[in-house]
Amino acid sequence: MASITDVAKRAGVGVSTVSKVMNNYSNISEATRKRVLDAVEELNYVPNAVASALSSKSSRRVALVVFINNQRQAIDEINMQYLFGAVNRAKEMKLEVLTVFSTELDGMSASQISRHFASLRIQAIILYGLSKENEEFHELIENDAYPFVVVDAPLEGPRISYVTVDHTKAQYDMMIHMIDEHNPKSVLYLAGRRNGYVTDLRLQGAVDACLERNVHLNAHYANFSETEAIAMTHKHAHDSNVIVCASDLMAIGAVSALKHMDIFRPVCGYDGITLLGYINYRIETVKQDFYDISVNAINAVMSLLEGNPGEGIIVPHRIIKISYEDVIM
Amino acid sequence: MASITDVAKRAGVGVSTVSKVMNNYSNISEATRKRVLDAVEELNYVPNAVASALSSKSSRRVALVVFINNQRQAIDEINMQYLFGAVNRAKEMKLEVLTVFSTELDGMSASQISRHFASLRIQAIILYGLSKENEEFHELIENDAYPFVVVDAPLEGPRISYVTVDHTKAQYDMMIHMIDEHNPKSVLYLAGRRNGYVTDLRLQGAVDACLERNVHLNAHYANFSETEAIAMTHKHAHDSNVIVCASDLMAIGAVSALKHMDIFRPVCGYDGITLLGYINYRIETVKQDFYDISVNAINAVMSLLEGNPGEGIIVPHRIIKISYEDVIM
DNA sequence: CTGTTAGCGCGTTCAA
DNA sequence: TTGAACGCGCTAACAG
Repeated sequence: MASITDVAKRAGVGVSTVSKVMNNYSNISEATRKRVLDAVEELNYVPNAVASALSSKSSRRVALVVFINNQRQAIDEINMQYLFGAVNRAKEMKLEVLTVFSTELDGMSASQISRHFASLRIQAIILYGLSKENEEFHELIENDAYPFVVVDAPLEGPRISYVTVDHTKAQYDMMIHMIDEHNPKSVLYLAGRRNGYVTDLRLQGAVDACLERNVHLNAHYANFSETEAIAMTHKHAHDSNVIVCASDLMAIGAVSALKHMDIFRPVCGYDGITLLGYINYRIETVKQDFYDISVNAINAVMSLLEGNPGEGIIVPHRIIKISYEDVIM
Repeated sequence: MASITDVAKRAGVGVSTVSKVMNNYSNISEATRKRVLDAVEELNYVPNAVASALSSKSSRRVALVVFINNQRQAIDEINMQYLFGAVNRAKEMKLEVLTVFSTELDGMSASQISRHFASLRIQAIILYGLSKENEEFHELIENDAYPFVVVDAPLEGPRISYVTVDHTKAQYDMMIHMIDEHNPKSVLYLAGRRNGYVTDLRLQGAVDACLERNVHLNAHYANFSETEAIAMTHKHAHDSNVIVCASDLMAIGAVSALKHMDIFRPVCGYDGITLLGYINYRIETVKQDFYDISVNAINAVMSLLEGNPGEGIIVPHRIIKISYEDVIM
């Protein structure tokens, strides 16, 4: 395995010249540049990223922390799309990505986590699905331990950016759409987890819309859980004309309950996951582009790494219907 | 950020002594060991993994290459479980894991891929979903470019291990089960991709069982595609008493077609994905534990890294029924 | 525009 | 049982 020294010798130049060529420094004559490149070619040289990281003190490594609260999240398409988007974009940006599931970090204190990442020479951290209750990471954020990019939580600061869809607007749009289409007297809203970032934002959108259209809103937390959505639906669907859910999984639960109750109610979800196409029920949803969100998260990391201040990035959403025909393509 | 030198000074010893303590060398007196550990504690020292990798020439980094042939695979739970298992086990083994989706590598030659990983100082590669057609990786395997662990392809050698369920046996078991339960004259078997590793193995199991029970086997490739499974079912279901599929997705397609045709046939799948619980059809499947498979893949990597010869690891499977009630828990 | 040199933090001889 | 010194491969002054 050829090293930079070998290339330097072969090209008859100094190592720093080779380094400059490899890193696209401008002040290199075309002549020597070519000689170096030739030597690189002949020796099949490839820079040692590890050595580079050590020397430059810039590892270009970023951790993707995926919060998993239940087995279900360990299999879902949302996190997969997050990973896919981040990995692909990171490759383009020549960043190295370390995938971390929150379960690995269970039981560690903030400082242990910090040291863990320090040991790995992580330069920035992206948080997917951070909840308000996670004290360790909030402590790290407080301490400005790393540059952070948070997905779906409006945390902003000098070294912290966020990327999210406008959940309030999205839920508002969805709710208005349902109200205008079905003209309900009362709508059952199944919210997420009490005091959760996106839960609150979406709930706000639901409230706004119902206030504006003057329809009664019956809102309950169902913890993003299919099971709880089933229970809530059994309990409240009779008194509601429409069911609006803060996640597709809850919507699926609601539909399941409705079928069991043998009554019909218009239902809508939130997220736009493939699974929605399988349940054989007319249902619309807020489509989030998780891949794109993650691409933006990587972009935000790059920006932070370049010394720019944190910013908030809003990714567009759409209201769509997912059908089986779409899904099987 | 304290370095090994700081610790050495603080403890009043040489750096190499610190190094030895950190790496659990035996020839260190308890006294100095303790002094070092105290210094480590006081300074909050954490070893620099990057420097360690450079110095020792052992990065402990392994690449997880996930082959993606269609958008669908980029969202599915199988790959997510693979990643989850690998990441968790790698953490325990103090390995660092680099997630790579095959799409990133598209268009690269074998040597480019090799150099890419060389640059990243990857020491071993795990392949998920390798197909026989992938020339680049087969070339790398031929050239013994890296230690490899292949999931679901029976490739074995001095520096290549595999881990898989016994697909032939599993499909055989499933087929026998269906035959004995439903007593079909003729069974429709929807196989995967022509000339694929697992496709051939499973097909063999199906053939063996039908031969043994003396039932007619009508086998067709459906490319692991829901759409093609639908087409095949429309075409052949009328002439068959039972439909056995080499994947759950194809089984779901078959069920969808059957509903559309308004006829009933016993159907079984293969994989054991959650989605199966949503289709409201009595259906059994071969359950693979993808998480466990991946854990074993990491174990196999460790073994290879320690210089042991490649080996084949068989992970157990089960025949189960996935119901909605199981899924929503 | 180019080459020399001094680290980066750690593992690893090899003397002591 | 310990520590000084060298080197891993590269980047970043600095000098020319």
